[in-house]
Amino acid sequence: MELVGKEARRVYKEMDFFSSSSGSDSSRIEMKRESSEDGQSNELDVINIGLNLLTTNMHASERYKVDDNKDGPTKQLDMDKRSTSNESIVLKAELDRMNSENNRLRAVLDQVKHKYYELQHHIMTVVQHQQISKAENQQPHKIVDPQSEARKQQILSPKQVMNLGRRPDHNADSASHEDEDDNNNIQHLIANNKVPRLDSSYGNDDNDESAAEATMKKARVSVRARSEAPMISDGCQWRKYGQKMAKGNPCPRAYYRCTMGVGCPVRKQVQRCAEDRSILVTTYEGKHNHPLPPAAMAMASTTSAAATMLLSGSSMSSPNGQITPFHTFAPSIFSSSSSSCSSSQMATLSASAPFPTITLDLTNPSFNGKSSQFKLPQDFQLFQSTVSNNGHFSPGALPFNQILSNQSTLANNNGQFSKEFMDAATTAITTDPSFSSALMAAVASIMENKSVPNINNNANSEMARNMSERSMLNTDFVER
DNA sequence: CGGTTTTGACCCGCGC
DNA sequence: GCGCGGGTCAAAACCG
Repeated sequence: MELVGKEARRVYKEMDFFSSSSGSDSSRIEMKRESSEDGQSNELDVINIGLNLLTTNMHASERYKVDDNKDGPTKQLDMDKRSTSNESIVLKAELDRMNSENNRLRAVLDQVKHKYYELQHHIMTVVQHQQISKAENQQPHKIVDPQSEARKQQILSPKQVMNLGRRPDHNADSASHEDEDDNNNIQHLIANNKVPRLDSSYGNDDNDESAAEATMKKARVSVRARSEAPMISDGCQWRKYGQKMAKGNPCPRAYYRCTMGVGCPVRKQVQRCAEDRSILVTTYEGKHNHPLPPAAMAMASTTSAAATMLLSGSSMSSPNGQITPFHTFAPSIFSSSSSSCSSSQMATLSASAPFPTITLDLTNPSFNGKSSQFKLPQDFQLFQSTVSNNGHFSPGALPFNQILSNQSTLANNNGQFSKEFMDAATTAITTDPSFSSALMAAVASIMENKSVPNINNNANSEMARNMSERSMLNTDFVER
């Protein structure tokens, strides 16, 4: 929608330039009023205004055509009368046509919007029901004592799950193997539906929503990014409420609370990586209970989607019921161990954190602005060719994905991106104050099996250059 | 003056 | 039960 709006605004600009000579100012004034009333002007209205302008301009050009007659004075008079009559008929017909076209477009837009929200709602419901039925199959009775019940049913407690694959005497030498073990164990657990629920109230149908929220609050999404600034800008407002020295890290950990909404439960921790202090680790927890500005949407959607994915192994399942290992469709996305400062990974599931944590690693060299290679689109391509037909995709509006999903209509016959697409993508990227957020939104969409149109390699590299130029990580940091 | 940051105290869960 | 570590609270300090 946003992209449509931007495109509409661009068309409007062009038409505005064109119409400046024909003197149709009313629509322009209307447009300006619209924009000043609300920063997020209605895209539909923008399109309508654009169409109105187009109509006006067509009328003007028709008038110029008629004025081209250069006959004698009397003949000219007759011609003028006749042409005026013809002109009004033509204009009326044209106006009717444009109006009906306008209405039709409006209806289509409404329909698309409606279907989008309907689908989004449906998916959320399906995901929730999947989680519920799965847990009910595993745990027919409500667990009174999670730890003892887990032992009885050989279902692992969260801590146990987190400790799986971790040797008691782990040391530096075994780190890489340990990573493999973690990964295998997590995948094994998910494949066997043994990833436990974290809240004891789970399974109570009356309390699904609160249970989901409580679960969501436990899940964490960690973002690793190279930055010299004290905090990455994610579009939200935060208030620091504490700072502690964490064990095993000389750098203090700062605790922030979201202050955009009253009583918003979202919190985040910011800490530098002990091994590489240029890496800033930001860990998000919770779900916003208030509307978010566009700049904050990407990060919020990402963390929410990643947390949902983390807590439901179901999103990774294929239609035949088998579990697709994460690395099958995004080999560079999933590996394990967030504790190591490996820069070769993009996203990890932590097996050592006290809470289930998914780590999005943006310190990968292929994400470095200096690199000529941009790995993500290839992952999209791989992902698309592997799992695009399994029917899973995540709800939520992610700007980066909007660009990608609109690509099909903006690419030429060779599958290459048109200038319009690149402009739109560039605009979207530059207007988003947190590019890392958009990037992570894309990552999250991969992890949620989002269907993404195929992307041409040339376009990939072009896009990569565009993105690289704009710095892979957001450098618009908050000064405190 | 109101909002934010700092920082020591406190709480709580977990392992021994 | 005790100690440890992570997380939070809240009073004081700071800042625009």
